[in-house]
Amino acid sequence: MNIGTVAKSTGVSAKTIRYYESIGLIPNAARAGNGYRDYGGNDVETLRFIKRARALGFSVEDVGSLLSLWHDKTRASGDVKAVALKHIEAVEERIHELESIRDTLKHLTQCCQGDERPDCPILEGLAGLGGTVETSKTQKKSCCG
Amino acid sequence: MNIGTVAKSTGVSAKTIRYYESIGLIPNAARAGNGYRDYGGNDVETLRFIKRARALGFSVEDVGSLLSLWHDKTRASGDVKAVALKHIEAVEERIHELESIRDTLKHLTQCCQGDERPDCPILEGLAGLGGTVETSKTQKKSCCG
DNA sequence: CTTGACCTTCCCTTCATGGGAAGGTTTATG
DNA sequence: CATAAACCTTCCCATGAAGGGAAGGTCAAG
Repeated sequence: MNIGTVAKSTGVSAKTIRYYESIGLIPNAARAGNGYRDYGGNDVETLRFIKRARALGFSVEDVGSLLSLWHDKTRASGDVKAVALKHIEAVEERIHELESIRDTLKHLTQCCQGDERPDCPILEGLAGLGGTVETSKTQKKSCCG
Repeated sequence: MNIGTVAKSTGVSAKTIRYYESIGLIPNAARAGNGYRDYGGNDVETLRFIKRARALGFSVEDVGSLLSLWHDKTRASGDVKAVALKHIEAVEERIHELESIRDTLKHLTQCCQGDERPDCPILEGLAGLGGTVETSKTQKKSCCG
């Protein structure tokens, strides 16, 4: 199978497949007589695995660990679970950060008339006047009360 | 004021201040006789504005727009609000993505014993067996029922 | 035999910084 | 006064995870 075929059947672009090979995430592909990379069914499975793990937000480095565990038939499932749990923690932390940002932004925009006049609590908030824009651990003061 | 002083009083590193200057986000700094950048109070205010906007997740490009509006005393507050609302939308979309990822990960990890045995629903899920790892718009099938 | 669709390697771009080298300046100390 | 530490300058390189595109080789169809 040529790289383009694999790209189509895995959803991983040819460019990205070559990139994964270059950083050692996947082994060097076999080569056909013409120098083209030549893939088999296992390669497609591996790339689908990678694709799913990346879609779940695992870093390429973590995907490497997961791939090793996947190939290691004597692995302990606890090792896999540890990687996943750590990632869940990171995802949840990021969610909280974004929620805090969203709340602050919503507060500022609700205070803003949004008309043709120049008075703008959003800019005032960013400039540090009449309230705080801190996104965590700090109480938000009213900017329009 | 030297760049180091400004860095300390704004929380923006000297490196980053120079970067902002190089991309035109802030104007070229005045120079003292020795060639050092020389800053005044307005520069500190501007950098604090930038710092707050970045903390709210605005891209540097958006921060540029916000700075222009901030300096434009005849701006319409609606223009500012539009930038903010668009950003809120992006933030909310990202939150939903991450929540979906988190839910899928939690589901997989709850199915995994996490002991010394090799059987692992997490890896099976990533490999595409017995369930789906899709993170949106697709129903999740049970992987351990 | 030519056209177009592949494939190859190679280098540049993104985004928002950080690291560190090589060299000039200023300040504090012995 | 000499020297060392702590600044500052510009310059290029690295990050993560790819994408863009050039220059050139290969292959299948018409």
